[in-house]
Amino acid sequence: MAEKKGFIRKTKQREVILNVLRSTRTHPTADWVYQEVRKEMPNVSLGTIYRNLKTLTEMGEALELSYGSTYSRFDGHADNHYHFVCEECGDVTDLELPVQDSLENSVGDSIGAEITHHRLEFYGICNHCRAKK
Amino acid sequence: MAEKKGFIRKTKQREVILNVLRSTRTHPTADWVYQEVRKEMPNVSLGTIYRNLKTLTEMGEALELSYGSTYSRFDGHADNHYHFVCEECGDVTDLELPVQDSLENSVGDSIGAEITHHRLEFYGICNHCRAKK
DNA sequence: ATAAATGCAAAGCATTTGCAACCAT
DNA sequence: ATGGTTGCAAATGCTTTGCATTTAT
Repeated sequence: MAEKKGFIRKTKQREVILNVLRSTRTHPTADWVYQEVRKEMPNVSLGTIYRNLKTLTEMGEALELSYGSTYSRFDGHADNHYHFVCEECGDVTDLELPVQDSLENSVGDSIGAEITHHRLEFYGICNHCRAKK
Repeated sequence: MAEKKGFIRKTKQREVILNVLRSTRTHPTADWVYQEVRKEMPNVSLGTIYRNLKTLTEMGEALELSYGSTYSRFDGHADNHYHFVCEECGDVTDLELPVQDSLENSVGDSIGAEITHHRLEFYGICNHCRAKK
């Protein structure tokens, strides 16, 4: 069940987690973040990582990306942008493609819903994996 | 590890599963499919559902949709189309928006990758959930 | 003071798998 | 015959949670 909190406190842990998230352009898993944060705070627990990743996502400071049924990846750069996902190695790359916010209006109008954001992802084989074959 | 199969056999189970998937425009979970298939084949196992859902996805007969870190949803209509996801109730709706395949070429060219497909999803609050508030 | 946040460890739970029996080709 | 497929159940493994303790405000 979702806890209801009246306010959110600043904590060293969340700060470090956000810094770690922002320090990379890869799209790390919770465990990768955990390993990184541990270098600076050897006692953090995985639970804290998950709780803060969730909080940061709700705060709009991070994005949770889900592909397939394994684990989630997180993105500390929350300004909308599109991704390319390699179906071979699972790598996620940011794309330069301009974001088309106008799409949100037309979709919102057509189904009468309030659109908060959209995601566009491309799937395929990255050139690194193609070279291996 | 992925099993390597020389060929794929036709089975009654897979046929029923695909029919169930195609019978709806909702985007069911593996468990929903399981319950439906059971009505016709009381002895199917959940494992078979999962294995076939995976096989069908690999065959290009179905799509696996992942939102958040809970469970996957499946779509038996594999021709590309876009979705609207309600962040309140989790409902997934098909959109009429025309599919822009041309995007794939420009992305493919810019990052030198081979694009197989793309996905575009809009998130927000559906009007059903908005009315409730 | 007071409630949010943490660490630890124990669940939770969707999905995967090993295996013997079974069945499509 | 051959090896893909199934049902069953046990095992995986990512993520969530309960609880006593710490800590931000």
